[in-house]
Amino acid sequence: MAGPEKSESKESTEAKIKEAARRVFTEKGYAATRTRDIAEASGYNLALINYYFRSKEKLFDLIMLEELQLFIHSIAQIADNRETSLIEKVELLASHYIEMLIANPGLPLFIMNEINRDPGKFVAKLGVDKRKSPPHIVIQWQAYTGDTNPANAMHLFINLISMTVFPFIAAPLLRNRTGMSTTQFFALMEERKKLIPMWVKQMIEESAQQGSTTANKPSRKKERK
Amino acid sequence: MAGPEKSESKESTEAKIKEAARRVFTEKGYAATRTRDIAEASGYNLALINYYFRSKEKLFDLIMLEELQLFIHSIAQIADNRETSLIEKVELLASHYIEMLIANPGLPLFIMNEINRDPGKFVAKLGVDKRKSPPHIVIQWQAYTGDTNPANAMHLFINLISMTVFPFIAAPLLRNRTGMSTTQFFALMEERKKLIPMWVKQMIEESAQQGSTTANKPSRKKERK
DNA sequence: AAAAAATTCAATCATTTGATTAAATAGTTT
DNA sequence: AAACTATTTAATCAAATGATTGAATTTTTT
Repeated sequence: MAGPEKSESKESTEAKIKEAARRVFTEKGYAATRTRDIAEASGYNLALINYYFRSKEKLFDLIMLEELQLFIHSIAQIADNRETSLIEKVELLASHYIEMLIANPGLPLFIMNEINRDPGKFVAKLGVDKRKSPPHIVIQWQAYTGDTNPANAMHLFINLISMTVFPFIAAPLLRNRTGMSTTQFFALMEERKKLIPMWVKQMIEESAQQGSTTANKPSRKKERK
Repeated sequence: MAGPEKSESKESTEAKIKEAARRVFTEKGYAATRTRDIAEASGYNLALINYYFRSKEKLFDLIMLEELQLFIHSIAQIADNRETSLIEKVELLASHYIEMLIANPGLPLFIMNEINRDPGKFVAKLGVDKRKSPPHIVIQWQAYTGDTNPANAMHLFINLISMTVFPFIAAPLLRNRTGMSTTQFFALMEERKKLIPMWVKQMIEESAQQGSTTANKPSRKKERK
């Protein structure tokens, strides 16, 4: 028997299977993952995954929920904090989120993919969020720029998340086209912790100037052609 | 254009199956797609897909190659054009690419996902591109900003693509969190055709000022706060 | 230590799924 | 029309895969 290494506590096996499942699921997605892959990755017998978790799908849902939490909550946490300023939020979002993504590079693609596979399912899981009010960061954003059109705050928020998350989704393609190594890629992402807040601040400044063009405003910015 | 039907010539069936396969594959991905799904979507018998294309994988590779071309080539085409200015490139990239993405909203997630599933495979398919030189847009970028560090041009290019493509990848999540309809989402993306070039220009200007502190700066640029 | 409960595994089942086959049908050529 | 080729289908196969079973082993309780 290929006994890996026991000597852990009694729930060790269950935890190990779950951890192995997390690795395999996040790497290959639900459909491409076979229960046998999980068994092999965990070092335990196939039947164990059905013994501890009732089925492949139950196990997946468990993991998906946790990963979703990690992906969504860490944004919402910061974006909704009433104690921090707008600029602080932007800086925290970029640095904390990139930190988390460097630790879990495959997370965004996994999440986007599985949400796309069955949107309704995880909508429900996420605390249905019958929109009370927009996140605090959007309120602050609108107040700061003086732009009453909510779509514009939305655009800027989308930009922040896009610039932060997308590189991790496109990493394989990006690395291929540029010949970048994984290490180089991570270094580039590290740089963005400081760069992204800078870019976003520029956008906010610019937006603040334009958002108030209907009113009186010192236009010290140049016209574009 | 994009004539999906060639009237009723003899290759009609083959074309229809391929088109159905494209729909199913791009929606569900390779692993989650059953050949029976394709048969059903095309309205033909299961055996036909093996009659016209040798196997599920052959059919997939065929489609994947075309989608890759659509996704990559349309960028490269514009980014490498020696006739257009830097600003023109940015404007063309945003508008043409968003246009294409509105017509194929599922494309980015599909591409990223399948590249991630087997990076080596499609790397090869893409014309191995033993990097002669960086795309023309990057050259222009560096020249304009006077920034000799190639990583910085890379950052800005990443930002451009991120802001353009990511919203389409995150659309299901975004629509869920904001309660946006598909129509509203597309309208928001339409807006970005003009907004993204504006934001990118701001970044370039800013970068030009910072990057040129050590060198003499050629042309016009704007003063900032 | 004996009994009971929890854990683990090899073997097996039932269904799904990619692929093939052999026959039927439609289309073309002679 | 007969002969021939291309297209299409129903039926079936073989492998893969999620799940179960019953026995063996280990751990806990008495």
